[in-house]
Amino acid sequence: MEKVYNSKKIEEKWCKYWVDNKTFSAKVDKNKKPFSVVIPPANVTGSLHIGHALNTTLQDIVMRFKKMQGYNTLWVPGTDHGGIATQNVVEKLLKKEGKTKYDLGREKFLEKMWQWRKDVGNTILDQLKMIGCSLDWDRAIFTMDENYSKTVKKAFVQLFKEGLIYRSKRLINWCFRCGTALSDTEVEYENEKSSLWYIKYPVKDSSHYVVVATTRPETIFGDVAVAVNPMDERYTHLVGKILEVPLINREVRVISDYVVDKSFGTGAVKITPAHDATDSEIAKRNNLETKEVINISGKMINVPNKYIGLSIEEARKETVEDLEKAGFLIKTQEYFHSVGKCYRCSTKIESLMSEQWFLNVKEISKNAIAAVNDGKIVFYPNSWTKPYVSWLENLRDWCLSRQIWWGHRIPVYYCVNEEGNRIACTPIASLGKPEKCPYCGGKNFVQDEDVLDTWFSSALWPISVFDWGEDENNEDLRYFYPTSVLITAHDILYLWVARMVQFGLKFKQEIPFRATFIHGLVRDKYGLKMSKSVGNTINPLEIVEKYGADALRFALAQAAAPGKDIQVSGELFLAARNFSNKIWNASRFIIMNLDGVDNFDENIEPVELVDEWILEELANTFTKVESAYESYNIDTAAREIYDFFWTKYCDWYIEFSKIRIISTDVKVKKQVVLILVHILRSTLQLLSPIMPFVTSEIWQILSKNSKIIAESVFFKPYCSGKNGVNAAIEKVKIIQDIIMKIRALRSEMNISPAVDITALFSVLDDDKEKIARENKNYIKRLAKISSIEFGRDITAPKNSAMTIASGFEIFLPLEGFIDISKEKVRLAKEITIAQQELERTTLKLRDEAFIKKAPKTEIEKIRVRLSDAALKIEKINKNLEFLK
RNA sequence: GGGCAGUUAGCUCAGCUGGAAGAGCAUUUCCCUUACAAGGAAGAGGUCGCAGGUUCAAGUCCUGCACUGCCCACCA
Repeated sequence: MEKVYNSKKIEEKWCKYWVDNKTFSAKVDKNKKPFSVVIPPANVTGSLHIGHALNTTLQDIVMRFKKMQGYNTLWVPGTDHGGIATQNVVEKLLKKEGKTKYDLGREKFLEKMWQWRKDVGNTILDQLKMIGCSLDWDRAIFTMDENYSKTVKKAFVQLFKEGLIYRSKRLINWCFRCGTALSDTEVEYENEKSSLWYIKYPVKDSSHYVVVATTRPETIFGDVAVAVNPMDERYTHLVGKILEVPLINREVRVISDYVVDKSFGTGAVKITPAHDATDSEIAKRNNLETKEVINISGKMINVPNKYIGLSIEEARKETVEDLEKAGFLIKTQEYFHSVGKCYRCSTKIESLMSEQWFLNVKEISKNAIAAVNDGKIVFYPNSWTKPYVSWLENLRDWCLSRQIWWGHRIPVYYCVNEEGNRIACTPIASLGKPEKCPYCGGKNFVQDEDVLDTWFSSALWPISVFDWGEDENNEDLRYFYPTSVLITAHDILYLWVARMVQFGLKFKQEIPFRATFIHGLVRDKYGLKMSKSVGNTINPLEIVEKYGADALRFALAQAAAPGKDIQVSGELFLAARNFSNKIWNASRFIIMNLDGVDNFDENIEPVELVDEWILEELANTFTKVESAYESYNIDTAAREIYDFFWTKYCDWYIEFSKIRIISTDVKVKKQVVLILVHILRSTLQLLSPIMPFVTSEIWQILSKNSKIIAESVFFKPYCSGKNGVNAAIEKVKIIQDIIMKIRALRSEMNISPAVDITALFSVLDDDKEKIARENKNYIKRLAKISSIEFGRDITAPKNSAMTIASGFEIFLPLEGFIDISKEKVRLAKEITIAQQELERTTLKLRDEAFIKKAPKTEIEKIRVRLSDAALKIEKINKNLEFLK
């Protein structure tokens, strides 16, 4: 074995092994309980980023843990076609060639898209293999695979036939750059500097006017009213009066509506129903017409000639100038407000009127809320429940159609005449092209040009991966559905998670996953969102290259406190890399000492106190780690294992064990080696979900000495810890205390380990003497002293250093090595600390309320502390006297 | 405007049902001790955001405030 852990070599080997051997492929097995998870499908736009790494690591940890517990685990991989996002990527490539998608035409462009998908679509899956994800690769699915399409079409047609999908012209979110409508959830809001213009609206046949504040002066051409709050006394007398819209002299009425905020601007708002969601609501309530002034190309329409065809920005500039010239502009104010942006390209979103396909979400939302209220869906952490419910409660109908080419084409067909022109006939939703129109008997059809929101197909993910489109009641679906848990980041709670619940309940009458674990986002060391443009991204593959996949996984796992975003920097991974090396080397030490041990599966027999101790610690660790895994507290699990392995097993037990390791008595050596191996193997198991590579490698090496060779670390039945026995732990604390006190003394007195020292132990407690005597050799070795003499009322030898350990006054005779003045200073410092302790505890015990109300055990603890401090002071004082 | 988190060592973060403040990194000193210098030993470093309250006892529970972040909202 190499002295330094070579992650690269070993990880490559195991990656290949797991994939080649289909280690993680799962089939229906009625004798075993299923544990199934579907991966959040990554877009085929690019490669693995640190967020994916976190997400898949957490999932893999859960999967591997469940596998060890004996579940029939299935983790389904896949990728998403990523509608707009992916189309944008390919459009950008075209742009480099100086072309647009229109130069190619729909068919050619789609060919290009598919080529892209073929070239890079599996990159991410390959990278997931590299970080050890235990996915069932044979089941890898893509949201535009043929079978997947079947599910999508079937779902659409069903919703259509039930009347839940309908076509309507209404206010939608439009991205001019992407050239498509977006759902409400696809708009992100950002605060932006803008202006607030105050504009006069003259009252008809009067010299009075109403001042309206607006951020959208160019939309005054679409004004159909001015609204005030019914309770606003400034305007009560004007309600119902006629105003003249500046520049066009349109007559509009002053109306009152409760949503108008008296305190905003002037308390009067212009109503433009065609380009503002609130205005649209007000217009509906007040039966106002809708006047569109911006079309989907972002150009002005239905406006005075001089403005026609202008862009929004141009029109705004012109309008403001004209208003100012005509004396309608009162003032302009700098103003910050949040502006809707396209979540894929950050272009400003415009609200405008457009005919689109919508899904009525009323009923499916109600069911999705009920699933949470009935406890069928549980969020970890629970704080996500409220946002989830409130999102569903306020949900507006889902705009499903997208005016792009890449995606599932909407399975709606229109009858056309011989010339190919649509004829007025009810559109038909159908899995394939209809043969004959049931309404008009026509036989010629054209399919709807639009595609579905990519999230429509994503919402069907848990049923699609099990082929619901082909057979609604197939064996996989019956066995693996509902899936066991969904593990995902919180940024797609609404876009994806809530919709899967809606659709799962709708199409399968059952929730898609029993539990939902929502983790945080990965941020940089300053807490900023990682983005390519800022240049603060951490590439997980570089981490793998540099530190290994295990290190990447451990670092992320350890940092992933439920529900919290995590900040990462290079150092985080360095520490994890060092941990994998520590595991490697501790194992190496044990493997070096396997001579004569040819069977690990003999019963292990603890013969020494330290053996009992480490077994108790192991049992405690098992209990803690197991429940941490079970409750998705992955970070706790990682930390517990780290602490046990490094500070208990390596720093103490292995050091203790060396006495017997170097023993010439084969039997003695064998006994301790068996325990060392047992602890190591147990830890490897505990750790294997988080660090599968290094643990598998060592497990395999060790398995050569085992009669019940397990194929892989995670296939061994999980052993669990006995609990609550801590007798040896308490005793070993005494040994450790003695050792640490002597070490501290040596260190402070600068005594080299080469110096031979006989320590004098002046006994203060008989029970502790017994323990120390029995473990004398361990104390000697770890504290690096040559011999120990026990005695009672020992007076300090000349020129010695002293310390108080649990149950002993310890003297180190250091004639010739010790600086007496230095020792005096040290003891004086010790005594000050002890005196403070004495004061604190004395006061506490004098507190009547404390004595009266605190539990007996607590009082006893304080008493012990007091007497310890008193004893310490007495002994140190005595020694100080002596040093004089 | 509403909601949810967070505020603990120089940095990144743990601290469960309240009983003497923890880890990793960084830092200081010593040590290449035959698993590991990617290591070992010892140390230094915190009035646990602020102000009240409950309690014998509060980092831990309650209230208010401040700051930071996130989400939601009909920010004209």
